[in-house]
Amino acid sequence: MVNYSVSEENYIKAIFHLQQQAGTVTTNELAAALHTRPASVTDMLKKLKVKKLLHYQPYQGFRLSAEGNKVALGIIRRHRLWEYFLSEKLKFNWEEVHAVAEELEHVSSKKLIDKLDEYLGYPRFDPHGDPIPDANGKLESETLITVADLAVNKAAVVAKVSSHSGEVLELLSHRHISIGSRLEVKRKFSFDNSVEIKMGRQSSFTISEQLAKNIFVTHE
Amino acid sequence: MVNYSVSEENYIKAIFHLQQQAGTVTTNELAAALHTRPASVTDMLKKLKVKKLLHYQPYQGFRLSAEGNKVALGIIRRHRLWEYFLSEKLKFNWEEVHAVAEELEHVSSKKLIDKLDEYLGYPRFDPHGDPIPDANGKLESETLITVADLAVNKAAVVAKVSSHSGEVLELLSHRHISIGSRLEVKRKFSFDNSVEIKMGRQSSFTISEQLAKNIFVTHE
DNA sequence: AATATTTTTTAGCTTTGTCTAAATTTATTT
DNA sequence: AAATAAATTTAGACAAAGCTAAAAAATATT
Repeated sequence: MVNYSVSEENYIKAIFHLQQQAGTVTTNELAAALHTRPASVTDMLKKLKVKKLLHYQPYQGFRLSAEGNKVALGIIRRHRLWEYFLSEKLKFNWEEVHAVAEELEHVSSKKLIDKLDEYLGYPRFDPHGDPIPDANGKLESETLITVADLAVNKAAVVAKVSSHSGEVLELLSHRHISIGSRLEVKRKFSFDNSVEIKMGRQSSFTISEQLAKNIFVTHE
Repeated sequence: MVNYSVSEENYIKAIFHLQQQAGTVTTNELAAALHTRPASVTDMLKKLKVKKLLHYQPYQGFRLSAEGNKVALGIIRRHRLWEYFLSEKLKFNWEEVHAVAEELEHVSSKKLIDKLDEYLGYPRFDPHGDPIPDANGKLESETLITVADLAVNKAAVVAKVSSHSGEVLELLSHRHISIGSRLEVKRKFSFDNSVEIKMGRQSSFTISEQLAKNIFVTHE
């Protein structure tokens, strides 16, 4: 087991997430995601290539190698276990866990993480509904649909939220929407694709298309 | 609240511990403690002085300023709370907690530490028996004596172990001596100052002066 | 197809924290 | 009190990770 610097780990994790979208990642994309400059990204790409974590040809975009993916899943495992711990045990709010987990994830003791996993009871999903890779880096996958795609009058359970930005989480928490919330689509407005939903005994309310596309649910 | 680098924190912590002994610290001492070179120490001393964490005149030795002490106690608080967590909740062994806490202590979120403290039930001592500074940096102090100073036939309880080196911990664990163990001094041999002690129902055994001086106890 | 624009890379500089080797200061011997 | 030894600091280099400005490659536009 090799150890990577905090900086290398942040790059690896960001590439992993970006390549989920399009399969391959560009220099500018990554620079934006990491709030850094394209030139700095190029520098790091060369280092990660030498370490065989990356498939990369200058000017051609890049993606993680098999080994790179394995490293990324290790980091994500640590991140999500800490998020679970912070939320479940220390009673942090939803929107606070991410920033702290971002720091804790770089503590790399394998034994620490495996014991933490055991202590937490081998949770399968973090507080945002994202699956937690197991000790072998295996990731549970589920077919989820967004509220935007949910049929009218269908009930569903919130399983995941795709964006972890403070703004989204603030809005969700204002609406009392969290992982596990049961909701039902009452109406869809084709003008702006906004969606009227109802939760429990509350009166129904409307959410934007943008938000609806960020709330993932499983059919009941 | 300013933030300090991992390296700065390690220097501050090491200086704090070293100055407990003699009041003031030398360049070579600190270099040895940090497994680094005296020249590197001098470089860092200059930086810490600029940040007003250190009283330092070239060639004259140095010690932490009031502010430096405050920072050190914050780091020690984090370290000892994590040690307690690892030992108490994750069931790490005595001798394993230190190395992992060494990494966790640099995660600096104040909220994280205060919530962890609350979750753990505001423990006053870490697994080695060292007091944990409170949220204001206040440190409980007790007057402890070593087994070497304990009178014959006096019973006492192990409260603290001064050295955290693997060798000492290995020896203690072999003897089944841990924080809270009750023991009684049976005899002292003036030839080499070794001490015969008895614990519970076990037959008595002899420990070296060196070890006896590293085991701190409170009178019963 | 030639030009313009965008993206990416290169070149060269900065900071942090480390190192070695040499110089300097302090302490110890004789 | 010199001379020697030990401790400390300075000078100069290096690696990691970032930056700006300029060059080069790929894409888009006319």
